[in-house]
Amino acid sequence: MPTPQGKPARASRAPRTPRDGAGPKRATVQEVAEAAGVSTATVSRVLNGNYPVAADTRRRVEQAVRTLGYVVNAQARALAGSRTRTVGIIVEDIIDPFFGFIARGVQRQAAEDGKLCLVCSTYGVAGGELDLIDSLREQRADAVIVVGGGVEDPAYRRKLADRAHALNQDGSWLVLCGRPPLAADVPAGVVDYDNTGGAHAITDYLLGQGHRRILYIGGLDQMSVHRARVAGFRRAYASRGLEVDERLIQPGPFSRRLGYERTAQLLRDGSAGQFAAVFGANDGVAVGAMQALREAGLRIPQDVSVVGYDDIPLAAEVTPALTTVHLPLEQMGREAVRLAVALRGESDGPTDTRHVGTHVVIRDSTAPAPAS
Amino acid sequence: MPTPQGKPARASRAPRTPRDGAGPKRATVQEVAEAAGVSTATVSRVLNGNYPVAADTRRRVEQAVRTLGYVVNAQARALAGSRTRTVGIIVEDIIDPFFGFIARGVQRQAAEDGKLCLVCSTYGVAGGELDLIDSLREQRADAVIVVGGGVEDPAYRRKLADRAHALNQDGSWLVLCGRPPLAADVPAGVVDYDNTGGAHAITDYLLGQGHRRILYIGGLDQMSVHRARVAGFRRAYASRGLEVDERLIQPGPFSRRLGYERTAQLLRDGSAGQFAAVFGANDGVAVGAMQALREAGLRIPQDVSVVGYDDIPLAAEVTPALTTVHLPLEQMGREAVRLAVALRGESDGPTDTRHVGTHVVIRDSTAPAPAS
DNA sequence: ATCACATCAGTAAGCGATTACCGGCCAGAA
DNA sequence: TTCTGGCCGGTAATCGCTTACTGATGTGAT
Repeated sequence: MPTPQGKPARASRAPRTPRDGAGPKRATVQEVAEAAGVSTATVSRVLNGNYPVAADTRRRVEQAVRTLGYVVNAQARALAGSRTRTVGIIVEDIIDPFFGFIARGVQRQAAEDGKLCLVCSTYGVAGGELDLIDSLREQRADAVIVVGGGVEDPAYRRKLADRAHALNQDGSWLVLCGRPPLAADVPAGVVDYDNTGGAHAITDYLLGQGHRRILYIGGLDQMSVHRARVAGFRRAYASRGLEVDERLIQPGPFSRRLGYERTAQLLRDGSAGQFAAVFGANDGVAVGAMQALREAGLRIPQDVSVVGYDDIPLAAEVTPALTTVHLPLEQMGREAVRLAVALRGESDGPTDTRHVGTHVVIRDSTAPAPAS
Repeated sequence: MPTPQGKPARASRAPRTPRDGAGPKRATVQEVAEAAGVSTATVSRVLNGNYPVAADTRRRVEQAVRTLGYVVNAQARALAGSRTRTVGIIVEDIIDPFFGFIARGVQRQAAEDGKLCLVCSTYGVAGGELDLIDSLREQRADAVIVVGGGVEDPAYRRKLADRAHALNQDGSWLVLCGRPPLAADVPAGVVDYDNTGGAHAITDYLLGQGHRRILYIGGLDQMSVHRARVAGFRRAYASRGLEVDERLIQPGPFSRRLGYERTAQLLRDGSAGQFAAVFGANDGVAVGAMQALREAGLRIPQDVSVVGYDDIPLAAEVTPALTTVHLPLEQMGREAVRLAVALRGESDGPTDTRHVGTHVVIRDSTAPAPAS
């Protein structure tokens, strides 16, 4: 009778058979080792090339690998080692060129570093980032890059900071891309550009052209990016001793539609008074505004000048080509990965911030105001 | 002396210390089990909810999980279980809306199924897909979705077929999206649309409008998508008993630039004779052509009608809005994931193909030919 | 000939889950 | 009261790889 007394059973058992339907399982280091007549340690060393192995032995192992069609199991490797060679990136929507280019940069740099990219999208769901970070933490991504936007809500920022600490304890890092730092004591990398400066520069350019009444469209009040751009807009006026007409600041979600509708509406009901130029908070908004202006019979730039922000390809393709602030989006993505890689190893350092440069690109959608 | 004779050492050793710098490691099932006073098996059961656990026990475990801030280790889970809850997708370039929308569909469906998405890009590198599939095989992605294009080279197709078999042996599946099947005996799912039919439909529409000389621009000869579209183009002529002027078929890489330059050139040197309409192999090509036509002083659609293919948002946004063939891109991405999920489990079945419908969307870039 | 070093290989202890089996307990049946 | 199940929970074997230690060998120095 199979009834051991006292301590529970401990005798040998029928071997488990986990894989049921699968055919011939794929080769393991074990099998490669046998085929090459060496130990698994040696196989691993040949595979990773991080330990001296005699040329002849190496050859035998490589031969066995080829013969068996061996492919390493990344999960097992990650479990035994301490990295997954994976980076996670969280964007709002991959279709939006702003996020798309950054994601592309992240991906390219990751590929060059031999890493794979886990791409996640929030589709604008509030707090979506939080859950996605948790998922990426489960996956033990070597780094998690969160792109764009950034809500200013303190409670939310605290939750994000908690995630940053958690990731840091796991030995990986949170990197904010296109978003200001959370706080000085939060372990997170930051790759950002100077929104205030960019908005200031392009606004100043318009003011320099003689325009005084500039309509600013777009950006949600709780977004840090928006706040910074509006701040730059105001500062440009202030530094010339001019006043901003508050009615000309029209927030809203970044979108082409917003640019179109808001412009058309203001043109129609005149509730904000006249305006000689439009500053779209991003290129999409600006293009939408251009369409509304054109439909209203206004010429660009003769009657109204228009500028955007970001410099996505669309800006150069529309007619007239859009004057805008150039952002090195792809470069930022790459930088984010590099920063994450550099940070790895350093445990629990403070926030490390890198700024990328921006500049105004003057095209055909702007012209000097007619002499009054 | 620690010098056992005969057989190599086998006595106890100083415990290894793999994690060097890292601070307090993150909690494991082991620790949760101890905290809750149960076994790891029970913890796992509570976590996965796939085995009955007494309500009280469950509560204790959940409490422990919360207290310790436990997060499951996906790698360990994947190693012990047999799935990674991950799908890989290979596109040419995420910035291209064609790929972008499909990727978005894949991602959304994957997210709904509780999976994460590994996004890889080839950037047009020949054979890039092959290496990427290998990487995804290392990662043991539950499914690998390859999007678009598709080279007709037999040797290449054979290599792809090998990968499909390998993936299938691993217990996962290769799914081709927007590309025809490889061969009947290759275990791969396919989600495709009817290129020939779509091209036929829109060409027929133009012919029905009275246009006879239609310039077809775009598509590389070795791409299956291109071949199918051209086939539809020819068939439309054939079914009306008309002849195609071969000089009007102008292949080239799908791009806005191609549409622009090729059109401008033909307009200039007249080497292909006159044409009354332009069929861009995709919307980008068509938009490029529109620009060239406009710069040549031709009116659209009064002087020349223009049509595209894919129906990316750009098609509806340009002026005049582009008549094109609508492809349910995002839907296709979703379908690809669903197919992969459905396929999983079935071992080594034959190719399973699903077709999605397409239809012509008539906008403002086309008009009847003037009565001659 | 002896010894201190390099060099290269092997042993086996984890990494952190999942899950096949086994068995304790308790209620209702006989 | 003794059995027969149904519920639950524990034990421990794996999954496939990396790597700290230990050992065996060959070499030049002494």
